[in-house]
Amino acid sequence: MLEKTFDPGPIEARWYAHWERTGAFRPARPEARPFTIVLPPPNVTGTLHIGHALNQTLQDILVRWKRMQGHDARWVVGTDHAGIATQMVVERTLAGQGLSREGLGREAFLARVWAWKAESGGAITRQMRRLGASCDWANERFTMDEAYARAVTRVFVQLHAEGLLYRDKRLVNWDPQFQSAISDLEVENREVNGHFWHLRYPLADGSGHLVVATTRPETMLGDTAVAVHPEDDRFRHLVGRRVAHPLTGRQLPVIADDWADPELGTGAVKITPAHDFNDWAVYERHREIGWINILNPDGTLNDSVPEPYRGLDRFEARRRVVADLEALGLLERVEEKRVQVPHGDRSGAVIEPFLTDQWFVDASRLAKAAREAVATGRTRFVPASWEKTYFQWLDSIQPWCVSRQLWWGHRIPAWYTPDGTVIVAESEAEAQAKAGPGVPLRQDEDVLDTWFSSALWPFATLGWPEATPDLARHYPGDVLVTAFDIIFFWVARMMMQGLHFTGDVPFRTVYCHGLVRDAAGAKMSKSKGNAIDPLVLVDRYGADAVRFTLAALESQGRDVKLDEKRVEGYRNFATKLWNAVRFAQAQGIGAGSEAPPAAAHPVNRWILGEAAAMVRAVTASLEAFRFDQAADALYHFTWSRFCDWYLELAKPLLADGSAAAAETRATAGFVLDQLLKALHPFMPFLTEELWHAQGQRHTDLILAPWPAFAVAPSDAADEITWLIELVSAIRSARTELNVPPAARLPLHAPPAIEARLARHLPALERLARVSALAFAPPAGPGIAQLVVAGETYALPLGEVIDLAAERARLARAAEAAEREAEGLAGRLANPGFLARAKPEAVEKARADHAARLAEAERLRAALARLG
RNA sequence: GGGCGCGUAGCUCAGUGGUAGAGCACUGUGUUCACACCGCAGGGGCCGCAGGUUCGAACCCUGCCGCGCCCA
Repeated sequence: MLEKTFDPGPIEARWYAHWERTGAFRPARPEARPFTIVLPPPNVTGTLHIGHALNQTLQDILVRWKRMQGHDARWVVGTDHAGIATQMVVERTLAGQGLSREGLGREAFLARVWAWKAESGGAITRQMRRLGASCDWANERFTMDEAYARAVTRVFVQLHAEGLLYRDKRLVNWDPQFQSAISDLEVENREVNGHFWHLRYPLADGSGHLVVATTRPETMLGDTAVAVHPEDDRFRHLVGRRVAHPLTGRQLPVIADDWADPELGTGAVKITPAHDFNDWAVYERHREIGWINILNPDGTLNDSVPEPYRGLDRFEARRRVVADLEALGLLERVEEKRVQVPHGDRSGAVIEPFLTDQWFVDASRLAKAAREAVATGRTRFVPASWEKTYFQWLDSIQPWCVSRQLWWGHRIPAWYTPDGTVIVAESEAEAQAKAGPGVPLRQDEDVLDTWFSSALWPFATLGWPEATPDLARHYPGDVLVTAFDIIFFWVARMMMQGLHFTGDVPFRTVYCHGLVRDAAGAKMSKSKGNAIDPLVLVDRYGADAVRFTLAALESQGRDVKLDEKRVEGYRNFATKLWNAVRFAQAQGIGAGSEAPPAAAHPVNRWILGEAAAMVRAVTASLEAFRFDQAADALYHFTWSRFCDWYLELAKPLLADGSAAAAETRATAGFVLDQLLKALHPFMPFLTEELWHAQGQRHTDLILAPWPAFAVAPSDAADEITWLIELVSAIRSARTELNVPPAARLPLHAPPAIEARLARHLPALERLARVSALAFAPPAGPGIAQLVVAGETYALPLGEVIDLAAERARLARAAEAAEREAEGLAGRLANPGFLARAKPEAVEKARADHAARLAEAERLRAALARLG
């Protein structure tokens, strides 16, 4: 017998350990059709946040469902080495011990990182287990695994050999805090209050000055020109002349270029090629102006600037430049202005465009196949609207800077000879062979962008570049489940690399879900303090309730606004089911048969039909990735059908020696089994516990076959629908007429339905407090009347009835019926409707009209009888 | 500036051509031996606004208003 109260904690711990120990997450099914999902690998430094919980819940639902359908279901799991984040974590720890990365040296530092990973790197995967994630842990991967690293090197070398990866000096987004290049995707533009400084640049010949406006005055120390628009008559005469830089004294040419916007600022713009992406483009059209880099990697000014500014931090330099210009009388005015300032999404530091030598992938060439694969439907997005986002990004893709000035990561397999020759090779030995014996080689100090290696995840986890059986069987994967915000970071890059290196797409379907927000719709963040820790929710309400909540709220990729009240509600749902099973146990209802039991009683035939419909709805919803609809079907079947009506209607049947008792026990057992199976992907722990509580089983529920059964159509559904309506109508009338709850009343009914009523008298007694049936019109005053399914029923209330209340009640019902009938009559009187509407619609309107009319007549007649 | 999306009951959201739904919240109530994390009954909506298409529009089209996100 189950405990009186449902306590999720111990149940969860017990079943997860059991499943993992028995290999249930990946049973050997060599004959079965594979079903593969690759987990977007979480950051190894990470802890489970609510976004992971949503992402992983959805994947686990799919995997458990497919596993139950008999597939060789495999959820590829692992973590990402997260170059910057991990290096930061370890450096912070070192700083606490008075140590530094530089002090330790590269090798010793990397040893520390590995030690850290061994000790603390598993936090997130332990947390995933608490959520119930049924991953293939036996084949867990890490992006820095030796085999994985070989795949990364192979990709680098091959792309290089194909001319798709090259070294170049270009402007990159430079993070002065990390002192590394970062990807343009890792830059977040924030709009902040800034200034527009209008600066006077004297003409070199002393004949006046030109005013330029800038939001970053410190960069003027790297100016190499001033540009005006070629059509701008105000400045036409100055083109080709020179201005004297007020602080460096350099002579800067005035050039004509379309980049200068006559509408913006003064119409003249200073050009600083080494510190602005647009200015670099101007330089490429006017090579003669050259460029000057004024920054050190740490964001201080270097020796290219006049002595007083050297070594100043860029922000301090800004203040100094402005102050000095003001002192010189060259600061014409200062305007308040909202400006877009790039920030590193991890460091939060202001990003500088910085001219360095880096490695780039020619993404535009790889993008073609990636675009094509989605355009032709080889990979589809769900919801499809995300395709547009994907296309737009691929269509405007820029060279991808893949080198990072970090130590933790895949070291770039490139070596330099003393004369500067670059050799790209899969190993140092190979490089040496290429360079010739005895030539000293120095390996590139940098590592690769973490996303460069993550992009290989769908195939490198399966053994690529070896032609492994795993790869043959599980690539391409079936589904990728991901938040839409990493379509660019990850999905597009996996598509590019997957297609290029395997010739096939990495997955057939990309399901994009939304972000989890707080109850008010705000993005969750630690700094705002509105972040919800999924494990706190698990502790409070159980993993099943958290999972069910996330699934129920997940609708077509919309953002999920999570209110703890919802979790509480689904905890209540779990308890409801728990109690239903307790009741079943008390009634001798146990494990059901494999096939639907033969049932004669309408109540049993009805619930079998309802259960079959529920299973169909859940299956269809999952096929369409409608997690909310599937959850809704399960919730309503369980609560509103099975608990509220079936169990209540079954109680009299189960009572002492009724002929229908055995049949009802068999039916209830079978239906409960189907429910537990269909609910299992959503609430795995509770359902597994209840599955075993119900009797001896051949298999754990996690490996039980997904339900699929049909029941012959019957008129039982009509009969029970009528019964439910009748009971509801009686209850409603009793409440509205203030009948004392304990009072039992006889029910007067038309003789024509005596048999039907008699069949359900025990239910009516129990659920509607009916004392007896009568088939003659009731005598005396104080009759309450109801119309259900075209028949009039009466409840004699004697003197207690409130005549006025009853009259009002009947009148209201009659008016409602008449209103509906009139509406339908109006439609039927419309020749256009009869001529053009679908025949079924016309048919239904006619039937409904007749029914409403009859109901109204009966209600009016009842009203007349009241007097 | 370009793109995407959203506006339906107090709140959070389903519903995408045929008489408006759910959960929570709210009101009243509590007979019954699964469950008060419960039962029963109930109130509550010009489906953002204005046009159009259609026999018929919450749903399709256009415009407007408001809100959000992405990109520049």
